[in-house]
Amino acid sequence: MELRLLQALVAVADELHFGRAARRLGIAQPPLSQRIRRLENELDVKLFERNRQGVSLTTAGAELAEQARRVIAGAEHVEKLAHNIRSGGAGTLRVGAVGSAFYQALPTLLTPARDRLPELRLHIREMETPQLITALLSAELDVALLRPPAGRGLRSRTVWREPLVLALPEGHPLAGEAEVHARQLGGEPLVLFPRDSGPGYWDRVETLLRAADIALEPVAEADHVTTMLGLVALGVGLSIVPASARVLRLTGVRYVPLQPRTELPLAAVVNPETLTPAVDRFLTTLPRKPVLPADPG
Amino acid sequence: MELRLLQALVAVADELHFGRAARRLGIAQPPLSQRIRRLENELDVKLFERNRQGVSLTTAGAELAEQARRVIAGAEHVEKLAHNIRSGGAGTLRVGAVGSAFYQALPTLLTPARDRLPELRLHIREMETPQLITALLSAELDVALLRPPAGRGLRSRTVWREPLVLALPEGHPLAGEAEVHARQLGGEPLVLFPRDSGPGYWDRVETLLRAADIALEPVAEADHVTTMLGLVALGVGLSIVPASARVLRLTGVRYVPLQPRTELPLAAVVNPETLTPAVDRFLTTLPRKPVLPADPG
DNA sequence: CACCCGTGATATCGGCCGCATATCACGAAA
DNA sequence: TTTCGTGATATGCGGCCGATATCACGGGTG
Repeated sequence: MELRLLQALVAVADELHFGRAARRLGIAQPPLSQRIRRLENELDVKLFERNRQGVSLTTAGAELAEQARRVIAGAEHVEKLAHNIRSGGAGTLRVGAVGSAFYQALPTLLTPARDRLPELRLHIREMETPQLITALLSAELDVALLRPPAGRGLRSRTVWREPLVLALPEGHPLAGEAEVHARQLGGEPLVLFPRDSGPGYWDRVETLLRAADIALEPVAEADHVTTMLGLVALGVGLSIVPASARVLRLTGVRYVPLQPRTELPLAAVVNPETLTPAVDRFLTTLPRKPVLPADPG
Repeated sequence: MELRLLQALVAVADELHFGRAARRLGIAQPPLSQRIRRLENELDVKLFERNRQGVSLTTAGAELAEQARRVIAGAEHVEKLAHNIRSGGAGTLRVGAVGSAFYQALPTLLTPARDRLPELRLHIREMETPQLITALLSAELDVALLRPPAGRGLRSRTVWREPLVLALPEGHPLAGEAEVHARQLGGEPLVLFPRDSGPGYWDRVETLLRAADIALEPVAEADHVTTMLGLVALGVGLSIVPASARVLRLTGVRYVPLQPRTELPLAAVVNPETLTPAVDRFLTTLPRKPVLPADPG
């Protein structure tokens, strides 16, 4: 089955005149007659009635022309789709993000992309920071959302920021405070995110605690915010988490602002070596200045 | 855009191996490489990553292969559709029928066709008997349902039969009778269907009335059963209609069986000159013996 | 009634495209 | 280092499809 034959069918069906149809197809009339004949032979169906003064469709021809239109439209859609993929409006964008971005940042940040690039499919995967960077470098991901720094030749832009807050069990003496200073954490058992899994987070927590002369000796480490908060609820220890974790309203866990205020940014990171138009257009949908979400109360 | 190029895309996307894909397409490997290259040039999109030991799809390639599959399936559907049209299972069948067939016969008779030939589109038109015959002869219709005889080289089969009944206004002296003999109609004003529009009906009514020595001098003629019954309801006269008209429960109209019992058949008529497989298969869905429907009560 | 114009079909030839054969370049595995 | 297998490249040939020229036919027109 050749597409040109179907185009011939549609052209003649539209014009009901071999000469005009041929002109529309940019060919001479005899080859058009041949195309129709070939199609009729191939399908073993008479498509047109060529009688006294005029061409008319047989019912079979009308039926098949209808379907042929759909096929041709599909083929044209391939070309349009290719153009859109080339210009970044369509296709698939593989986005990776750290777990803590899933609670509030991702839904917020991706909404404009879904609105403005509706044909762009977004594949979202959760990964830890080192894996994100590896995947970016090997072109398995197009964009990563992680806690900076990303480093090593990757291009990065901060799109979100939020303070670190203290998560502590309901019955804890500090749970009633309006805010807690890092100095007050001396001697408290801490549940933290492992350095290897989240260096950006770790560095900021380290800076915060060192300034208050607190040693970084977590009593437990967990590689998901939910797990950390679960341990907090069990009374294993206190934890320091990004403020957006508060949308997880776990029973038995209280959140208290932490002094000195320390912000944990989230950056959109791309590999300049593998930039595609789709990535570019996606990046334009992200905020130019980092967003500081309102407190969930 | 050529279909062969899309087939090449799909084959390589499936096999991820140029040699196997080429074998599947029945061509050698070099021309397949050329097809892919041509497609990549035409769409200006890189479809495959040919690297160390192996071929892999780019995201664009995966996206486009998906759409290409749809286009190819559509093209194959054209061939299947042509085959079905050829064998009569698909396509459009143009059916014409007299008005009085629409109340009960048509819905009943067409149901098996809809069930057994779901891909066959049925175009139903109401026409009067002479127009039906003309349309059959000029191949504007495939099948006609009319009150025989059809005559003149057309092939006809009775598929439905029903008695003629008397329709009369509610207050009429005969309205209460269990049945009325034609002889009782002497002097009654009659509303009949015009001879030119329905010769089959007319002939049977004529036979019925002549046997009872009643003159055929209708006080009014109407070319739709509904109009005739409307005139009956207004008291213009009595009418003789096929029993299936009783499903039209017009206020002010009573129906009474008529003696001597006279049946009005309905025949499926086709033009042997323009027989198509679709017509044949449609005819097989009609009853072999004429159906006599149960009284609607 | 003869002519002529317009229709689509047919005949013939030429160009070109796309296939097959042969070969190459490269990388991995032995 | 050799060898195998991959996909890419080079080249020549065959076939197909298109343009040109022409035909057959029918209807309108002087």
